[in-house]
Amino acid sequence: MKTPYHRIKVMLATPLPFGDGVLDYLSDSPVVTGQIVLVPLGRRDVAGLVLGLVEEENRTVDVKKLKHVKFISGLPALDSKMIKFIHWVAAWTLSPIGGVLKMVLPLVDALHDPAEVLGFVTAKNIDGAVRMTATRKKILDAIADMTPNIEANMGGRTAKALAIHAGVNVSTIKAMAKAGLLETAAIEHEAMMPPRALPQDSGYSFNAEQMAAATTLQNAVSEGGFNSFVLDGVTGSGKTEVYFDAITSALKKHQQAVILLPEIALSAAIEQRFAQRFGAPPVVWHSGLTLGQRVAAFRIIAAGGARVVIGARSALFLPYPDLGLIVIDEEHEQSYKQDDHVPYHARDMAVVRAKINAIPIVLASATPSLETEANIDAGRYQRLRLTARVGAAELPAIELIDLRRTPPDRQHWIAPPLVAAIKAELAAKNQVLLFLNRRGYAPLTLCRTCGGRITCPHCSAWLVTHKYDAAMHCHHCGHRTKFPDHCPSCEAESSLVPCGPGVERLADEARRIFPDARQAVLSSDLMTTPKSLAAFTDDVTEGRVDIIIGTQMVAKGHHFPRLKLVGVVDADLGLAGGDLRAAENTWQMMVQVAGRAGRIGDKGRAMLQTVAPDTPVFKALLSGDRASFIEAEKNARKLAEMPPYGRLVSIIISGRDEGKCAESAKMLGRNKPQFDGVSILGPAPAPIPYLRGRYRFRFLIKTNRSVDVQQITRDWLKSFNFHSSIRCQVDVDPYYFM
DNA sequence: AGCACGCCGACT
DNA sequence: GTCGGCGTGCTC
Repeated sequence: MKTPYHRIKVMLATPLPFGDGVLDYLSDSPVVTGQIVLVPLGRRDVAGLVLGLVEEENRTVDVKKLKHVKFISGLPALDSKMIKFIHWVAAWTLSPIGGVLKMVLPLVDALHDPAEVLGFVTAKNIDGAVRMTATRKKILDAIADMTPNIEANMGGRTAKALAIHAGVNVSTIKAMAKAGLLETAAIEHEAMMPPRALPQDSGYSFNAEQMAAATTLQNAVSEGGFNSFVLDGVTGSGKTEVYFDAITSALKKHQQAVILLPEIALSAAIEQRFAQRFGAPPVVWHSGLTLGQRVAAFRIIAAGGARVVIGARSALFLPYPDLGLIVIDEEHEQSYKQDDHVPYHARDMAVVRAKINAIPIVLASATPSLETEANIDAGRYQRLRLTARVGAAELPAIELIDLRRTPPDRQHWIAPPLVAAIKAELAAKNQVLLFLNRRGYAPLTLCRTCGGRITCPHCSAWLVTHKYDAAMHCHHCGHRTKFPDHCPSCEAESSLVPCGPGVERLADEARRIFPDARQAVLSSDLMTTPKSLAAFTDDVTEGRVDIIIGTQMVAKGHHFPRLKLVGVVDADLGLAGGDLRAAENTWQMMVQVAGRAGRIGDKGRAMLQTVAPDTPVFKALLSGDRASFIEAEKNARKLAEMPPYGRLVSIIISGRDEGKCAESAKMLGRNKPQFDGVSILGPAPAPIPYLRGRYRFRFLIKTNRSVDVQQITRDWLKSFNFHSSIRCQVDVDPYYFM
């Protein structure tokens, strides 16, 4: 008799470096394409996606080797659009498809059946003699209130939820259960779903521009179909309220919407605004969630119970069953491009997902990226402009401080004109922000005796001195050591001199110059929990702080109504290093940080300290002429055939043995493909030649836009067999030149 | 990629 | 005497 099983193809959610990421399994019941299953691989279980039956001619693997899939419940199958998206991203990023699927199904734990959670319901048979108090009555009312199907007496609620709803103590519930008034019941899925966000029209009175933008977006969402919009509006122009209107339209269609944010730190503020508007908090997705929270969020999202998700870039890949709208807030942020296992740009991949799903996408920014500007020029994106600041606050006036003409004293970094301006603002009881995009106390530490610099043992990088934990940190690999009392190379005692400023040192200086001012420092080292961040924000908004000192963390999303003056301590910082996007990023960062000042009432000031005030980006900031600046940048990139007018792929060959690694890189270099419109630089030591204990060599493939750079890269690397100790990382459209 | 097995160096 | 470094081999 024939064995009643099906032989099926399953795509695994793990980046298998062999084959095409698809393995054969057995199933004893029929399966559906797109179905999510759990499969054994070696001695672990991984998530998998059913692709279909294995055809007769492809049954190459001995059936005795095949293992059985494990079925899971409560998660709908992925649709063909999602599968297409997964394939597309893998092909674009030149990554194993399993790595992409892992971003869609990031938690094996979430695929196991959730443990049954017991809650409470009113007991069916209540002994008439049981004492009924006002408190106990409140609980019974709460149950009636919170249970949709009270007649069926189904779907228990947790003791905690009931206690909160009824405004009584949890112990009351326990006592009631003991007395026989309540009994336990399994909590159903629906009851574990978050409260639903309801479509809600804006309570705001929009100006004509906002109204026009909101209407355009609402129509686009209602009608469906792919469409990309750029919501181009200055800080405080009401972008959020406008795209909330678009979300309303998605909710009306019973579709989901996802909002991506560049920083988790931003989410608290927007969550709050969202809850105010829609009457329910959004489901959030970011790396700060605990495992339990992630599992819960994932199941809710995959089951379609999350109407709106606010998340970090990784939220883009979650399996929303019926996505109706994608919003990318702060579209220009570089952090959307990061190297996880799969290096991808969330904004660009989001546009692809929108295209495949045939839904609109909104890219919001006060300073759209050059890539986005180029897409607007090419007619691919439609710009919606918001020019007026809500509440009539004006953008701050930008001034430059020439550090060559009015330098600060030795070992000081706040120049006299800025000191004077700060003094004036403090005297007027206004808040001041000092911005320095550099964590720690000092970026470099020298030995006075031997002249050596203290470097990381695992990287070619200086160790950054941090005072808050009296340690030296490597900002590349996370290596940490206690601040040494003698020089690690020459053993000289008390010979180490910290050089240059970080925010911590800047805070010291400010404390010395303005001893009476109350200060608060914001950097990712000091502000590690949402709670501490909230405390910081409260202190600032309620006026318990005079001087705010911070890294880029302060530049993002915060609203400081009392802030009048922003001082940028080192505006040149982002321009060093010859990055392709250096000028553009400096523009964005300066506009963003300057925008923190003067948000209500009268105009604020922003003072930028620089040694090169004649640099085009500073001249443009001074005159506020964004259009000319963008035009000049575009022309420079066009001339150099650099992105967005050319294409780049970076290939990094790394290994623990420098010689072997160099040899591998050289071998690869000997087989460089040669085509028209393609130039390949390298192998050369990578910008960080030694990182996390590995030596690194880099190739840079530069092509014009008409060339299929993925094809060329794939073909080149395909023929090459690297030794297992050598790693080869491919980055399509690199942003960080590490 | 994980994860195990397997073989050589410095410590509870 | 063990813990632990990473080389190498396999996963339907």
